[in-house]
Amino acid sequence: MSVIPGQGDAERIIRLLWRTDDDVVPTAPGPRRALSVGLIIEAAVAVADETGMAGLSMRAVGDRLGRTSMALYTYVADKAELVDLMYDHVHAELGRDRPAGPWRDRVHTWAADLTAMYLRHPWVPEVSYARAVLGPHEQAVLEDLLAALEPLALPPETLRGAAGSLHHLVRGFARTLADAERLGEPDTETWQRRADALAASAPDFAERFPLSVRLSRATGWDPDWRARIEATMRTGIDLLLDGLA
Amino acid sequence: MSVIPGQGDAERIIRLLWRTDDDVVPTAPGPRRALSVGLIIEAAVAVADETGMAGLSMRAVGDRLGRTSMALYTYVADKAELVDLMYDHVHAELGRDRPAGPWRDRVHTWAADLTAMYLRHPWVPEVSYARAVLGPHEQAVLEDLLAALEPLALPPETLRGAAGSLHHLVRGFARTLADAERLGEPDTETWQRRADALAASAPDFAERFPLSVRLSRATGWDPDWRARIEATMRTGIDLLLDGLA
DNA sequence: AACAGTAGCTTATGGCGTAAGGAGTTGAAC
DNA sequence: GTTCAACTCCTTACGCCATAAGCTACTGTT
Repeated sequence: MSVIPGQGDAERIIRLLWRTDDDVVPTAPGPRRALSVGLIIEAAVAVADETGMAGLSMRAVGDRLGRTSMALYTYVADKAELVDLMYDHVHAELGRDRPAGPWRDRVHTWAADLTAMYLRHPWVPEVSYARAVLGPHEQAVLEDLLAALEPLALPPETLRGAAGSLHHLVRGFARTLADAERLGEPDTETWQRRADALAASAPDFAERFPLSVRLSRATGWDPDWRARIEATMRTGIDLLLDGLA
Repeated sequence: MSVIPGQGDAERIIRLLWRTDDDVVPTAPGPRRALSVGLIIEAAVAVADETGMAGLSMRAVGDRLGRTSMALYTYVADKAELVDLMYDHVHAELGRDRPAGPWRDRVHTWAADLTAMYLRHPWVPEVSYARAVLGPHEQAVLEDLLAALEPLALPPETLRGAAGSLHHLVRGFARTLADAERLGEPDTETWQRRADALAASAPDFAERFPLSVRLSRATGWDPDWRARIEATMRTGIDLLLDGLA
């Protein structure tokens, strides 16, 4: 993982990201193509959804399509390129309708939609988003956020900071949510065993970290960690939006 | 990568994260130990710094210590556990001095220190931070942030949202910075070639994404992308802090 | 009908994490 | 002082992984 596509591939990946159906040129000799970039992307997303990023292998994708792993290399340069394409692909799921209403609600809707997509595809927030250029669907998601913020008529630097920050907030909290879901909610018993282990290893915890302890005590043990994390995210976003108003 | 340590290992990793020097019990039969968990962690961090997460292998760490990869398994259960330990370890680099001064400045200092650490170890922001419990040094970083925010006497839910958000912001922007650094600043020529490729693939870009284009034009082409990204981060943090005041 | 270009296959290479088991070293028990 | 059990570190091996190289069979063009 975390393979960095070289700059030499930049134009190639741009062409693939922004491809249209017309790009398929069937006027070439040779056997008819059994696959397509789109089919491969969809299969790869399905594999990643089911088995996580660790389970995403070229073989697994090929198997799902009834082909060998090497067949994919006709369509895709390497695994890093495939991941780039997958990343853009899932952003197409976000609805592009822009409901009327107060800008704050629209931003929250945008954040909720993005979070929901991240939870449907928990591998997305852990994939690098570094890219020569954005893909069309990522670009659309950014455009929608800018549209929600437009009524505020922010100066460019503020707008850039707000948009980038909102992205990072949603990504970060969504990753926390996805990780929590994957690790599973610890039941009271295992939680207690961990607390004991920590108390044994760090008996002076309360003196060393009084503020952390106070914060932890103030909210107490909440069985519905999912709702808690989502509420924390909403609070964070609202803080940022308060700063804009 | 992205192996999730099972809940069964939770107490083990807690003991390792919060280990003290006394934990080494030399009163056991068998050959004297040539290594230690600490030595292994330091070697692993060095490898990751030099070759990135993709280059971090048990063999590479063993080589650096003059041992085989299998020798590490005496000290560490598996690679995922080692990464957890590495993650906490680098957080020890942050200074724990708490300068007097306005709370806003203190938060910015905290963010700058954390960003600098992330840039010294660019693999850190791409590693999962999901964990049964925080390690001592991560806990200390959180405690320091809470200390900076203490004068505000925020209600718990707000404090939680603010702290989490600030963490995610720094992590997100630091990752952007690290990625940009790794990919390298595209010179004007390659940048132009990419713009051409995009224009060829999406001639209607300006009509489809008017707000993105406007934002991009407003700030123009800045050769010092690093300073730009850092400024964007500061703007984002300030927005959030404005929401607190 | 010949040909050239292509798709997808088999095979091979050099990595990876780590399971299994063996050899040698040591402190403690007698 | 000998025995033993526990321990560290090693070698070997397994089943994965991405992907390079080269092959075969197919097909549009000439």
